[in-house]
Amino acid sequence: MLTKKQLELLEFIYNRTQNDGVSPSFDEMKEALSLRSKSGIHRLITALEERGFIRRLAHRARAIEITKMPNLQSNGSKNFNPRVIQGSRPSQPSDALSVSSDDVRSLPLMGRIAAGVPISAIEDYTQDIPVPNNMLRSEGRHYALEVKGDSMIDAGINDGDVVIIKETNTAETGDIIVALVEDQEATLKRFRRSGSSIALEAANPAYETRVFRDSQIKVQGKLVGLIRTY
Amino acid sequence: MLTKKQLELLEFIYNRTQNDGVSPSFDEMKEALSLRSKSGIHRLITALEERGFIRRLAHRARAIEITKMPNLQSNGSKNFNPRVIQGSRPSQPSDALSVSSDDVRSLPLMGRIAAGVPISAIEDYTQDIPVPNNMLRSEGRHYALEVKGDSMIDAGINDGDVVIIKETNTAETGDIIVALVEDQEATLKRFRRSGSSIALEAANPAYETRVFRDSQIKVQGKLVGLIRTY
DNA sequence: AAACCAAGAACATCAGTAGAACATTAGAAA
DNA sequence: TTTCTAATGTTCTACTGATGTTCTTGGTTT
Repeated sequence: MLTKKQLELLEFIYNRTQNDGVSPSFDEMKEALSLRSKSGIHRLITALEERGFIRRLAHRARAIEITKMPNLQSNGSKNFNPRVIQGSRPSQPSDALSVSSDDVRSLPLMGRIAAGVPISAIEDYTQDIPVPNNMLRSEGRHYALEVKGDSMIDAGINDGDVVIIKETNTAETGDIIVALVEDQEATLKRFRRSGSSIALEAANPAYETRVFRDSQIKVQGKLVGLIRTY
Repeated sequence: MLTKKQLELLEFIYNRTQNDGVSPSFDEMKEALSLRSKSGIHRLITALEERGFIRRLAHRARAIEITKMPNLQSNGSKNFNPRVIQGSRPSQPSDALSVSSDDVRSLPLMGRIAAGVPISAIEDYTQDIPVPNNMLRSEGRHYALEVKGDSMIDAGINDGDVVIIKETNTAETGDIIVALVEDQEATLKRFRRSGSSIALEAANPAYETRVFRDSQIKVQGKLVGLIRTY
């Protein structure tokens, strides 16, 4: 799964974050692997991300998070599990892998969505949010989006709410979906099919229903849950 | 995940809230990090919020709450928990600010609530539901209720939604609360105080605002979260 | 009104990430 | 063995992010 170099880097990042609380910069990683250039690090990081061992905030400094660790049996200090500050959460890697109880799952919060927001918004991972498992469908992948704007307010979806989306590329009339319009903008609307055309209805009289041809719309996911914090 | 400065600030906020019970102001944080300006703090706070480590109430002073902590084992002064400043007000937290280590907690679902529902409803424990920890306040007990009816529909609270309530017996104008009226009925309404009378407003023009004397109303809890499943 | 405080614009500097381009090496495949 | 490809090592460039600072604006508390 991993090459030697990739493993070496992953272990370094792991130890570094454990000791310092902050993940290393590319420069520091470069030093650790005795390289003269950061480009190599860049590629290794990309590979690790692609393989799902780490997650990153794009373009953010030191924004690396280890999501899983390969089995490194060595690791002499197995039971070294300091929890000095009461309440500091257990480290996610190694032992924490199994932490996820049956009741909860972490979903990636992929940014914001609203009427007219460019598609890029839906690829912008910023953080994870815990979601009770009973809000999710048994099959399929899920993700979360923060709602921006009031276009769905009559459906009880307010500005700032977090919506839980199940990935799918089909929808039925009446579903509230994340639609990709013309490969340009992602928007949260109620789906309605009439013949060969698709209507995207807002739940707010101030917004007009927009009608598209079938080919103009790609369904990105379907609303399955909502979380609001006051 | 975090830069040095961000971590440093987070640790400061953490220790400060532990010792004083209140989160520091921007000026105090500025001093702590030896900066000459608060703007830098503002940006760090924004970054911490974006990454999900703290939660803020916009435009409220000292309204910062830590929602999770990275692993920091160092920190020699673990049991350093003095109350140095004389006259600093008693702080209930101390250990209470258990910075949510777990991602989820089970809350009792105490039945249904609506306009006109008898009080018994709120004592009718039916089941537990898992709730993401970041929806809860750090102090206080919480419980959940299923909303029946459409009296709060303009506040985005629909029939069938589950609301998370923090137990409290005080409220401020604008809060949505669970009110016990005349020891008879429990109802979810927006609280408004005017002089010595209390108004309970529905968020639906079809329902009238009801006004009571102070003594007729007991606040049972305050709305802090909402969960909806489609 | 006065004191306090958060939000944020504007500007400057340095740290850090993204990638293109090209060379080299270790294996895997033929 | 020879060939082909993925993994690496290196250099350089471009651009964005992170941070420090000063000031202004507007909200909150007393």
